[in-house]
Amino acid sequence: MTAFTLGTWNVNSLKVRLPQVLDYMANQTVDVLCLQETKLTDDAFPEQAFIDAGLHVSFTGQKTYNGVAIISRSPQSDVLKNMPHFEDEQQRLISATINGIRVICAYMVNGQDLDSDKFIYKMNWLTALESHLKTELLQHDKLALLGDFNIAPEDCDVHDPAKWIGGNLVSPQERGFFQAFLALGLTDSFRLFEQADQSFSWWDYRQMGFRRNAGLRIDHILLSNALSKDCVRCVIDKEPRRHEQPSDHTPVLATLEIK
DNA sequence: ATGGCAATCCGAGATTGA
Repeated sequence: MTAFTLGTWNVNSLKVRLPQVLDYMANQTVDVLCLQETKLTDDAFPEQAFIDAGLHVSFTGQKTYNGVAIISRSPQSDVLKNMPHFEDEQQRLISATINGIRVICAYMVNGQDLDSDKFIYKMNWLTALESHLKTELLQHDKLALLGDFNIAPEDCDVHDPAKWIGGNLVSPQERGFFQAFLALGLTDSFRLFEQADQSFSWWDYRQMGFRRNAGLRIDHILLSNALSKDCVRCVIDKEPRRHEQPSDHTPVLATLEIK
């Protein structure tokens, strides 16, 4: 039996957080780490820093916004950027096969407000993802979808549900997509295990959100049945959020025991 | 109720995030 840990972390600028990410890979037992909001064009991506650390990396990015990457200890194959059937200039999805696992790293759309054009884009993007996942699941028994979903699936994933009711990140439309992903045969690995109440993965920088634990659980690791049966642990690692100059998100980790 | 923080960019205040 060997332990294999998958992680996801919205770093809110890899330029700023590169030392923290390298440190995390050096000090933690994470085998695959999915990053979101790298905010770097591909020519500016610090690929060599990861290679020098003995790591494998794939990435797709753009200026200022979005951008995703997958870092791994083992080699990656069949790297796919974006979704083949969804034209999108925003760089929000990257997939790679690592140790026989299809890893899909997603930075899902924020949506801003239910009345906004961005919310329409969010609905379209999620529709495309659902369709894309169906295709990927046909080809890959072992599939993990990790990332910043920008969806808090249940009221217990929200620090103050009454204040957020019906709004962006918690609307029935968005939660419907989360349930649709589960209906494809994926499992929310965090909810496989007993967890503390008020467990969150993101806290607002403002008003001491982290200290007040005024947060949301919007970063998730969904596993196909072939993986969830071997999942022995899923945790939110709050340590990086306590660092100097932290991202507003903190890593979520899922560990598999592979025979 | 509003804005509050952080990161980005043709470089000061606007935009975005969640």
